Amino acid sequence: MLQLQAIREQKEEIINALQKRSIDAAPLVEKVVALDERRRALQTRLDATLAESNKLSKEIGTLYKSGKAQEANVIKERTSALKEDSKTMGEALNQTAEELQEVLYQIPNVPHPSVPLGTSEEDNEEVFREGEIPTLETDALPHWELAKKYDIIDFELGVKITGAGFPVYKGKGARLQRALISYFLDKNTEAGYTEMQVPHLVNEASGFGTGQLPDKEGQMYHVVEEDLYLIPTAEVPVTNIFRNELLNPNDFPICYTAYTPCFRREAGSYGAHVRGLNRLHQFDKVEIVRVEHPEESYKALDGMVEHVKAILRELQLPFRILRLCGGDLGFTSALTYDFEVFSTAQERWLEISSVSNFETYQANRLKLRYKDENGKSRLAHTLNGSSLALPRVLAGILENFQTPDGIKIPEVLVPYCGFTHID
RNA sequence: GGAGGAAUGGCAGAGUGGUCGAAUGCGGCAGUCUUGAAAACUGUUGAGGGUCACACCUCCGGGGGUUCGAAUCCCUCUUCCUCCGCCA
Repeated sequence: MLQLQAIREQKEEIINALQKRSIDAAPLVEKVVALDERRRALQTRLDATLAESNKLSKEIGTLYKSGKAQEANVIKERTSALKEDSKTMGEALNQTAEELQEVLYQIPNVPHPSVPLGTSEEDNEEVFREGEIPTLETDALPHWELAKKYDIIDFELGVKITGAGFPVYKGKGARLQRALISYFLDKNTEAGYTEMQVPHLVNEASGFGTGQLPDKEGQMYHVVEEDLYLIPTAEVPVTNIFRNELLNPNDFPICYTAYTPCFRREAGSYGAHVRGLNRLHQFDKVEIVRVEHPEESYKALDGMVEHVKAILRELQLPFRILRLCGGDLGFTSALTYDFEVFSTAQERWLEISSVSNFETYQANRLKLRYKDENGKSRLAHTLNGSSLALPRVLAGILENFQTPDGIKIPEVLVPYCGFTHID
C-alpha cells in the first residue's frame, strides 16, 4: 500500500500518476486525507486525556508511599471520568484507523514514469526482441498435439485424478520438466541468488503482505479448515520471509530463488488460447526475489531483465520484452516487464516471465524496513520475476524445435535431460 | 492425542503491581589507537504515532479483564519448547 506520508505530501502527483492506470483515484485519495486528519485529531485528544490520567496515577502512587491514603483517595475519584473518556475516544480512533486502512488498500501502486498510458495489453510497449522465428513445415503441430503424439503430457489423466488444468507429465516429458527446474535454479544460483525451499501453503498474513489478499482472494485456493492458501507464486512465501524485518543497509542486495508449484483458480474462459499448457490451475515455476535499497532497485530490475534474457538466449527461444502499460500493470507493481516467447505453431506470443519492481508498496504492507545511514528506519524495495514459468517454456520448446524426426532438445538442457530428442 | 513449561528491544537474556521503555551481553553506528585492518578502549543505539522542534501518547506474542496504576495478577486465543503416545 502507499505510504500515508507520500499521500499527504504529494497528493496531486499521485492522483495524476494513477491516471495512467485509467482510474480516477481522486475520491479515494481525498478520503484517505480526510480520514488521516480525523485520525490524528482523535489521537491528539486521546493522548492528552491519557497523559492527564497517567499523571494522576503517579501522584496516587507517591501519596500512598508517603502514607497519605486519604489524599490519594480524593484523586482516585477524579480518574473515573478520564477513564470513560479515553475508552470512547479509543474506540472512535480505532474505527477511524480501520476505515483509513481499508481505503488505503484500495489504491494501487503508483506507476513508474516510464510506464506507458494505456487500458489493455494492446497498449504495452515492446522494448526488445531477439531470436529468429523458425519456419516450420506446413504440418507443424501445436504443443498439445505434440504432447499426445509423443505421449509426454496427459491432460485427460489429470482430469481423472483432479480436474481440468492439472496435467500429468510422463516419461521424457516429466524428465524435461525436471531438467528445466534444475537448469533454471543452477543459472540463478550462478548469478548470485540463494536457493530456498519454502512452504506451498501460506497463512492470511502472508497473502496480505504481498498483496494477494484481500484484493485477489478469488485467485487463490483456500484451505478453509486451517485457513491457509495455496501459493499462486513463490513470490508470496519468499517475500514474506522478510515480513516484520528490520535490515541493515549492508544486508543488501538480498537475492533469493525458489522453485515451487503454483496454484491458480482463475476460473476463466475455455477455448483455443487456453488449450494445452497455455493456462493451468497447477504449474511449476522458478522465481527470483530481491530486496533492495531504494536507490538500487531499478538497477536491480535491469539486472533481473538481463538475467532472464540470458536464459532465453541459451534456450534459443525467440522472445520479446514488453513494458506493461498502466492498464495492464499489476495492482501492486510500479513497473513490470513481461517476457513472451513466440509459439510458432500457435502463431502467438506466450507470456513466460514477468519481472516487477514493487518499490515500497509491498514493503509497507510487510513492514519490511532497513536502517538508513542516519539510523532512521525506511521501507525497502521488493522485486521479483519468473525465471521461468515452466509450461509455456515447454510449449515453446515443443513447438519451435519440432522436426519430422521428433523434438530436438536445446543443447543446454541435454546434460540435465540425458537425451537429445523426444521421439 | 495426554502432561508440563515458555513467549520481553536487530539477537541473546534479566525483570513478578508504582520514575521500567525496560538491567546486562552480543550486534549496529561514531570516535581513540593503527600506514590500513583486526583487537582493545570510549561514547552512542528499541519500534510506531505526534510536533517546525520539544512536550506528549502507544507498544514486553494477539485479544479481553482486574486496578488509581500491569511486562508483572486473571481469562482466552495463537505459537514455540520438553516428556509420553501415535506416525512418516
